Amino acid sequence: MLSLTEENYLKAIYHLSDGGTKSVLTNEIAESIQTKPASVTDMVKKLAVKNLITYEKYYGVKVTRQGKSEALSIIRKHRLWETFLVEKLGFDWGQVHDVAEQLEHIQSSLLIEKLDEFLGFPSADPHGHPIPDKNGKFHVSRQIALAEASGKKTVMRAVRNSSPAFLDYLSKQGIYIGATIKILERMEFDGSLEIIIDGKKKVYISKEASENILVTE
Amino acid sequence: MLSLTEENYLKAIYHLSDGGTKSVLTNEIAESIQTKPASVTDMVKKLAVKNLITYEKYYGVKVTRQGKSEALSIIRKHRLWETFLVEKLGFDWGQVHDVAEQLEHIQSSLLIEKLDEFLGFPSADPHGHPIPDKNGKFHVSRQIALAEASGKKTVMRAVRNSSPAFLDYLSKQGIYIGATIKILERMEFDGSLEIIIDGKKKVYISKEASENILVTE
DNA sequence: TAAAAAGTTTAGAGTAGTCTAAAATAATAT
DNA sequence: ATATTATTTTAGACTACTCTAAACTTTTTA
Ligand SMILES: [Mn+2]
Ligand SMILES: [Mn+2]
Ligand SMILES: [Mn+2]
Ligand SMILES: [Mn+2]
Repeated sequence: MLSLTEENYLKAIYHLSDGGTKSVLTNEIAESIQTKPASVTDMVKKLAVKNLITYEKYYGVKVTRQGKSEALSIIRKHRLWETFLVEKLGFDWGQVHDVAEQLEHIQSSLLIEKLDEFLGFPSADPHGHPIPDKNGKFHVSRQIALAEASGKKTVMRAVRNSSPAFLDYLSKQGIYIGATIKILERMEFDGSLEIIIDGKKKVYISKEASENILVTE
Repeated sequence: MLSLTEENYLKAIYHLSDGGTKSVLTNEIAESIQTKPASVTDMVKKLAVKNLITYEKYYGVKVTRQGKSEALSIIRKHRLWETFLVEKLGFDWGQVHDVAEQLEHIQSSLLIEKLDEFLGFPSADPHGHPIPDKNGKFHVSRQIALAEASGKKTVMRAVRNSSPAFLDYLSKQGIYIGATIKILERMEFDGSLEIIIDGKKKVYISKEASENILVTE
């Protein structure tokens, strides 16, 4: 069984590795986990002994099959809890992450199975991020950034950045997961967009915002 | 803010002190928390510095007003989570304690307020144990052990012992919280009882069982 | 291709919590 | 009252995790 700290390192490494594809450097981990490189080196050795990652001195780490499976189980818990907080307890989508950071470490497979069922086996969390199933598989529809979308009607599916500030901004603009978004005009000057939400509300959003909104066409 | 370990010690001390009335000895704490007396001595000093208990060398500890309030907040969380697990997720009443031991340490007052509301502000957990309100107050009806009850009709309110084994035994006998229990006969020989549940089901229970069933008359 | 810069690891130390063994104190029995 | 026993505390050590500072390796620059 992994300690809370080991779980946090492994999850961070998994995310930085883009789902286990890229290898990850010591400083990136330190940065992402708010700790010092020296501490990372220590922990990385521990995780390597447990076969969750492979570690090559000075060249970073790679997530193993076993590590991927453990990481996905933590991510699954995190996203199920976020869904619970929003759907059942009425939290705002910008309030849930920090609480889920704690809840994801509760150890009880029965709890997670029952929670999943209670929530109706959701396939995405409140930010549109996919929830892996019990076996670590997720089925995701092809999503693209609104910035790359054509002028066709699209549906908002997820956020790429889930900072409270951005989520608040979206809420204020009336943009939410499931909303229909059509691009009316793309400004050549700065890449900002004029869009229409649900065929009703016209708003202007910056290029940066449009890069963090994921849609399906 | 208290560490998880500090919270566990404080809660154990509070329970051993009968709600802050009696003073508690080092060995009792060690026993209850499954640790060694030497470790208890260390921790007890830390809690005393934080004004949660008073500590007199060789004579044990007493819970302070502040300690009582902290302990009640942990107990409140524990019992709300147990209620959630049974009422919403369909856990069995004997399965919830260990998971609640973990959940009680999640730090978020918003979460607890929302959970309380989601559950409909319950006044007792699945074992009939009272849930203190936000201010640490509980309103309890006068309960007595079934062993001390007269032949009048009583209502099952709580268990005194909540070990999975006892809870399982009760479930098998058809005894549950809210059930009507009437004593038909008390055996002089061993103090065992013949009772009738909800006016329908006759069962025999031992004296020991009857001492762990709390009822109101 | 050698020097400088950037990144990483090692060494040594600190905190929180735990333990064993020995010393100290309190309670009990003669 | 004194000796024995039970309880508690202290001393010293160990694990998990963290840090700073110094040493080392890799990458970049000139
Ligand atoms: Mn999150
Ligand atoms: Mn976490
Ligand atoms: Mn419990
Ligand atoms: Mn606990």
